[in-house]
Amino acid sequence: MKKRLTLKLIAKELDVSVSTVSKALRDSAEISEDTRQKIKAFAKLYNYKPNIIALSLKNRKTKTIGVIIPEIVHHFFTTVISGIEQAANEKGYHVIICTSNNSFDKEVINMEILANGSIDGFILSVAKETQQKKDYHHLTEVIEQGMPLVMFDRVIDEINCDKIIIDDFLGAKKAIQHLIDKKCKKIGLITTIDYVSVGKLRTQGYREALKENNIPADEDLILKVEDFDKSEMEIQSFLKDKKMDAVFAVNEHFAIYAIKAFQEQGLKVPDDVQVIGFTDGELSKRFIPSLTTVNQHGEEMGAQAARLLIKKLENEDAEDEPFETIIIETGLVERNSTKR
Amino acid sequence: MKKRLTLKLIAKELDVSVSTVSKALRDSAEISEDTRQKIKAFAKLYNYKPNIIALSLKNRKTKTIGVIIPEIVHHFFTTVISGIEQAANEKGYHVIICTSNNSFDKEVINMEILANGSIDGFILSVAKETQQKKDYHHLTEVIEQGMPLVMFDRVIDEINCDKIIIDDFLGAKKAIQHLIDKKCKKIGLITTIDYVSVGKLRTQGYREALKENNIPADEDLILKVEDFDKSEMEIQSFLKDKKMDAVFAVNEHFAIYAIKAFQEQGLKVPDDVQVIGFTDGELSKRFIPSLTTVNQHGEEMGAQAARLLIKKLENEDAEDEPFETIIIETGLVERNSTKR
DNA sequence: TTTCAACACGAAAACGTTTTCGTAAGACTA
DNA sequence: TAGTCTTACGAAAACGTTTTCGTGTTGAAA
Repeated sequence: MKKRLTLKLIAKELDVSVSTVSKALRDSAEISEDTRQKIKAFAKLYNYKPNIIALSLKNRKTKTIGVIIPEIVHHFFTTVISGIEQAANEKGYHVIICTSNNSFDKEVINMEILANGSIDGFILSVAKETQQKKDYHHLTEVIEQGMPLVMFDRVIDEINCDKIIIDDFLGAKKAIQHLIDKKCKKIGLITTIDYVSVGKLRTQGYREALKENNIPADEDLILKVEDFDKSEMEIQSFLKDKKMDAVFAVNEHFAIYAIKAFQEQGLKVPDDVQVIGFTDGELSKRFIPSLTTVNQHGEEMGAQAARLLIKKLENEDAEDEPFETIIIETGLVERNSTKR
Repeated sequence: MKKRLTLKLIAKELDVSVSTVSKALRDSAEISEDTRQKIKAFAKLYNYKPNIIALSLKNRKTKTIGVIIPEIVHHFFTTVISGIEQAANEKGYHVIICTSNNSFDKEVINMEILANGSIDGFILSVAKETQQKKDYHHLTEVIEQGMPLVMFDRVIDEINCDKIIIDDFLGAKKAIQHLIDKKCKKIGLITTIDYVSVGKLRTQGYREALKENNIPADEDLILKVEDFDKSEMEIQSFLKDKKMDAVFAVNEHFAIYAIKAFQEQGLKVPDDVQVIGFTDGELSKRFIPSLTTVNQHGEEMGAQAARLLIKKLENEDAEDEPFETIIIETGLVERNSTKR
């Protein structure tokens, strides 16, 4: 490894002091025009760049954001990261990403490592295991230490910090309203049984939309999938002889299995029956027919998270300000599984 | 921000010198058992963690790997990252990820920032724009500076560094051989026209497999898609009245459009015609029928890249060692678009 | 009693910056 | 001529570590 150019080397080479070099490069008025020119020319010629680590140590800030997500091979999370990166870069920050692999231990370790000076603040979506364990000591520790923390998507109510979430309830409601606007009368729901915050809220949105339109909810049209691995079978048999004109599914996969089942019955999507999914991924875009979905706006979520965090980081008085919870509105992406 | 515990604070508190504290915590024999115990107990009680930035400055290594990829919302790249992270963490490294968004400028800027002390070495897949521009000054600069660089997937032949690539030629050949083993006689190819390194090599693999099996290549069975946006149409009309019993497509999307076209002709996949794609993504897994594909083994690619880089970082003599190019073998993932 | 290890610890330098403060030289004022 | 102000720069501290080297105190050997 060749040694990098430092202030000290420049100083020696030009026979001035380190302080002079530093000041010259930062255009201090203390330095005469002559010397300043000379030093700057030299620095430019040999492509001097200040050492970021030294600056971080000196300034006690790293201009780096730590992001911890449950998994990276996952469309939604990558869109969030993408948003974080853009917003962070705009403000001159960069981003360290760690995955917890949905493991509590790895989440704790990653946070500890990053908290030891590598970053100025956290953006986090907690691991499933953490949700189950309900052990949040690593989160409270970081907060007590005074390091800002923004949680997104999978947030924890008990933890007092800034949060960015989407409105699952409203998202589902909008989807159903859209179907109703398309003259659908019998709208099915395919949801999950245990995904509390997700399935439950989305189901509530479904019911609310029906209610507002004076359509009685028909429990026969609601399927709560018990076993994810057998979801295709469950959906297939559920959809048999049900005579619905639309289905809302709480994720991409259920939506696709529904379409498949309809097609096997000889029904055409969207002509005979329309389908809307939740979570807008690659699958929704490319499936044939492509899927109308509720978009979670991951990028915006990430961008907002980053901006909120940076606001806290750069605003000295921010410590006293109350924590915010920003709700990102969902959007409906119309594609070919619903009528135009 | 509360201030973190430092050696200096411990020293003051316990009325010893900073050096004593440091040595005690590192179990130096210079320190008496008594003081050592006392210091360690204190440190543990107040949860002392050494400041990583200070260590980085002192040791002039950060134990951090910089990764630059063209896009993060992309299944293949996320699998690579996943592999990098795992391998890196095993060796006590962590990972900073930046995306170039396929922009030359952003690639250059990101590299410059990271090279200024934040990281010990690079793992990189270049932006499309960089490939077009053929401007590699940022790569050579980093290398000259003595910072190790490992390129993966989209590598640049002219740059002299370690590389990890997959064997597109062999991957395609294996796919075709698989179809031939399944008694296919008339195998179509859907490829791209301009993707040099990718489409070309895979096409060569196709031809080679046919040749080895003494099947004459029929140019009528080869489609070079001209316009990605109109690929569905092109594929549809190409497949009309072609009477093939199998198709190999150089990516997921072409494969899916092919299946769709066959189905519209009333043909069944895989009973009447079998299909294999390249690049194993979410789409391949979830499409109905699920797609048999050539797997690029992104995780292994990432893991190998990380291991290779770390080897260079930790081996002092490594500078003299010649650069390696590791070829990751592709695998065939059998699913429902081919016969069992 | 002197000499000399061994022991246990502290001072200081180093990593690469920035910034505060001090000061020599010259210019200006009275 | 003496005093004061600029100007232009350097010394040193600081960020938090690690490590080398120096040194005062023991205890034991001579």
